[in-house]
Amino acid sequence: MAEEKDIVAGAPGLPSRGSAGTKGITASKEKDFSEWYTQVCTEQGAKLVDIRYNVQGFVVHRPWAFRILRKIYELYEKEVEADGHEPYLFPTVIPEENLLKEKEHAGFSPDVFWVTMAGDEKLEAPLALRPTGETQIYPIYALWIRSYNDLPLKGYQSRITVFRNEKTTRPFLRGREFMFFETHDVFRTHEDAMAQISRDLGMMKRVAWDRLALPFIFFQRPQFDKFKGADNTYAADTLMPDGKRNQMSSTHDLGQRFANAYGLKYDDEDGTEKQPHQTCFGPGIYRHMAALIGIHGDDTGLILPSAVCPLHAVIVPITFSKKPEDAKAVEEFCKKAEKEAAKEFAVKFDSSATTPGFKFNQWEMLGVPVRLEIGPREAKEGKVTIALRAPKEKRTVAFADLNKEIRDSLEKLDSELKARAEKYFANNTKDAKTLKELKDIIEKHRGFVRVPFCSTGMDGEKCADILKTETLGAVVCGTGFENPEKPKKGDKCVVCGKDARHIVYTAKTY
RNA sequence: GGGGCCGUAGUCUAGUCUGGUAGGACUCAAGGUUCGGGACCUUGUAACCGGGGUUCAAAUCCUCGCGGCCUCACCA
Repeated sequence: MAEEKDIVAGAPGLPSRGSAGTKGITASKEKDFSEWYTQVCTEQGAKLVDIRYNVQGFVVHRPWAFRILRKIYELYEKEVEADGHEPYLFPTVIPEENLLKEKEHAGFSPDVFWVTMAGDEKLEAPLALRPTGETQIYPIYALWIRSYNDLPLKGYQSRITVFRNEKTTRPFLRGREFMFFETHDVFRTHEDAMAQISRDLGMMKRVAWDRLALPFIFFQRPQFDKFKGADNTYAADTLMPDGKRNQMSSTHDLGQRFANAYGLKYDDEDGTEKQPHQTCFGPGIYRHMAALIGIHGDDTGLILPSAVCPLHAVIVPITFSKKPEDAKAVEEFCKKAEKEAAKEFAVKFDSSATTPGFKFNQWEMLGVPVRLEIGPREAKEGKVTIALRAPKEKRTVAFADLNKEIRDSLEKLDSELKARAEKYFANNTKDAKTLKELKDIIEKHRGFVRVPFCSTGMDGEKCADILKTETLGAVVCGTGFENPEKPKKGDKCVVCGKDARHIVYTAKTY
């Protein structure tokens, strides 16, 4: 945590006086999630983004949001590097021929932004602003890989990406430019590739669940809903408060399709030339942010887990102009507390010229876990009043115990967030045996609904389409990757009535 | 890509139907009084998204564009 506190020291650009909207958040998360989400993100709330930048789908990331996003990045960067991935930075543009080489599988070329001019001259061949990395990375990997000794080759990129001509845009959920993270791995065998996919799941567990308190299910997507360029797609899905699925990450078993298209091959130890197997893993940094905002937040604003909050604690002084001698003592004690807490935590002494009540609301809106209140009483008695964002509670502790108390408070907040999120997730995962039951649940509660289903192979697509039409939008998310639920004898597909081969999860989706 | 709503100061908004002086609140700035859960008073700064059209006259009507919200569809 030592480096974290340095990042925040000084903290230029942190919100100060009156920088949260004047009215605060007026929408109810429970009753009107869309409006609540918009308010939290913008001027009335935590000012995470400025959507007034005048290009659709491109937003300005303000300091509080950018600091959180950087921390999410850091968590994943540490994980993948510990897993043997090396960082790369590939160019911003991709030549048309690279992009189109695999278009029948990848199929995203209609969504990319094209550069056609340089100055006032037309380019000979258009350049695409990079959407995802496959088509730029694999041709280079093909040059780097000569023998089995070069494998596995594991790399990753953390960067902004630009693509998808989204008609509907929302901060952190749907944008034309967004925070991107992708690993691209090459292995000798399919077993090696599958082992990587399990490790990718492990990383999701350690970051999304352990650190961010975001529950998810790791699905194997149905064949009809996989990434077209992959043999199989696996994805971590969480549930937003409106009951819609938020896909937080995807991992693709790319098989040998891209190896084939881009000429990746290696000489194996037996001297024969072979085609490698590939995987890629993409935790959606933006989608994580949306999940943090939506799942943990309340009608007061954000609630951030300690792992990603730019500040662990804020110190609010309480002084009275009629007693200047007290004010001085309070300020000194605040500085002392700041110095002490800074040994272990990211802490800020908020000495700005507003009232304590304003600061309380301000920092709660921004989701800071711990607030230390220091007034004449505390200064006199050598104590600190410590208030927790969630569960909401306040108590006064001895200065000597300060850091231990903060540590305990952060732990308590993190486990509270996990308990809340887990409860919501469980309460909104239901079972249905018939299409009518499914429709009822989707209509009233949304969330995940488990149903018996005929097939997650291509032959199940027709039923999935009907299911989607009947439920006004629910999709088949797939089957659990770990311990998939098995249909009981006699379970029939909710759509066609044939014997169910799988229990699948369904949900409406972002 | 479809449908609906919308764009007035930094923010939220009145005014638009029925064309004629753009009004309020908050923020911000200054001064003063305050300060243990969004303090108050006084004064001040600050706006009709852009282009074209109709008209004596456009925030208001027409049109094109840009942007936003909701919703459906789409979706590595």
